[in-house]
Amino acid sequence: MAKRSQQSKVTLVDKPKSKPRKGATEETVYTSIYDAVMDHRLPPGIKLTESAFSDFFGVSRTVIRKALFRLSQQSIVELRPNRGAVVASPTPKETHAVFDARRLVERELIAQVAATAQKKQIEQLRHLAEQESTAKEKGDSRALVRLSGDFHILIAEFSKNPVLAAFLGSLVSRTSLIIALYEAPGVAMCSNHDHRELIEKIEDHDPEAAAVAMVEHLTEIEDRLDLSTSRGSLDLNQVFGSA
Amino acid sequence: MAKRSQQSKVTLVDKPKSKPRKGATEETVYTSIYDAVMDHRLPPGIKLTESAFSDFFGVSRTVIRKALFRLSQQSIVELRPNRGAVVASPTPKETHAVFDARRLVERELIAQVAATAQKKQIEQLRHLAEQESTAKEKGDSRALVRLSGDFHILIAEFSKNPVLAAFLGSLVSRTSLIIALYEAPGVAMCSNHDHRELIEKIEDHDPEAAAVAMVEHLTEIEDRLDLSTSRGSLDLNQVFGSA
DNA sequence: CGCGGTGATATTGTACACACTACTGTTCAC
DNA sequence: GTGAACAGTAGTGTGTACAATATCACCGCG
Repeated sequence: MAKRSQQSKVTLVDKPKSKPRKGATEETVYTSIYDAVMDHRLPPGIKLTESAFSDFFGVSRTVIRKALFRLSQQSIVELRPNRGAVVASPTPKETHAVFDARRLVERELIAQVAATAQKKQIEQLRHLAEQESTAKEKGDSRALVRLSGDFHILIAEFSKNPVLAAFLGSLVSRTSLIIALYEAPGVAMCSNHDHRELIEKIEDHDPEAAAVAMVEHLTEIEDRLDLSTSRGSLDLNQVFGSA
Repeated sequence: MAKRSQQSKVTLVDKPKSKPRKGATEETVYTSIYDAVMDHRLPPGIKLTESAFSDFFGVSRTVIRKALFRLSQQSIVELRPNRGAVVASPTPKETHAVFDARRLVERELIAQVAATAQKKQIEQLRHLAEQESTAKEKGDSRALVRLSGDFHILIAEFSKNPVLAAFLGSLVSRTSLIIALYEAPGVAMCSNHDHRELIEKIEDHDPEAAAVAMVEHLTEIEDRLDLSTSRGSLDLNQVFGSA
């Protein structure tokens, strides 16, 4: 193991001679990989070899497998029997399905929340929106994606339905992966203005308007994606122009 | 299956001296436990000790753990750190959340399917409804629950959204568990007539009517549950009347 | 020159052993 | 007689060794 140059295959993400990060727990491993995927440091399609991670984190393969399995349940990585794990590459089709699902679910959730929201909750949403603004100014696009997702998840948590909220959680993480994959360069993904608008509708206790705004918001994000550039899973037709 | 004594704790479901079922794969274990739970042979709250299953199925605990983990992801079993797995006991609150989620999702799915359904697909639905009738006549309530779930899943598969379909799959399995728990004795759970009605609306290509019928259908099932009898997770207030 | 087969290597799947934690029942002090 | 500390036991968490499987390079044949 140790040094690796450009080889696009496996080996790890950190500096070549790095000491094993001892004391890593399963949660550590999970979030590390999760973050790396969201950050595009582990691009879609890349092989995630268990022993490489095991060496790197200084834990046994058992722990790695557990983390990879959890990630596969979230559709963040794909687990192919006897052939190991790779970072998932959502297809345009899947992407559309995810956004459709989000429109359906979030329309409902935000309407519920708009009907019942309390001052304290609205405060929390505002606080997140603030943080988003800061991240945007700093150009920290990683934090921005994360916070943007958190905003939607927070709304879900305010709803009365933990089942839908959990489902939305998985949709949001898939969306993060999608954005990492298809984000049109130089385009902010979740306009902060939209989120503030959503907060207003919630504050007005106007479920209808909130629902409409949410659907528009999601559609806007989807439209802003550049699905033509299939980074990840290399498509030879794409690499060499197809006739 | 044969005799198994009354002892309410762990130990397995089969006869005491049974030979290990060799050649069991992870899938075997998963579906065996799944079936047993749906059948109420493994009642909610019961402890699922890894070594017991490992002995019984003749595989290592590794395989058992994997199956249990998958089941926990489906909310069929609950995994408590350092304390093992138990069969989940959905609370009335959870139950309502699951049905709310189903109404939201299935309303959408059936509307889509009603708009686009082809003859062949309607055939398949009819075929399932037939099987349901048969199971009902035979009083095979286990098959009935299974088939009834399959009906809803089939509709989901006909929709254009695999993401929602997968989510519905997990909701249906949770519903099966709920029905096993709260089913009012002697009451059929998914009236076959409802399903035939749904097929008609689909055949008429009437998305609105189909959606309405679906929501009513689900509400009917929910209303038919007896949430007061909390079989499973014993509540002492319930056991000795609370003052 | 390409194609299919064969052996070497890398990686995943499974079993097992041991460490650690939670639980049960007992004893001892108050 | 009650409660807390303690020890014994059962059961889970993790590391590791080995078996099964896929991948890759090489070689011979057409």
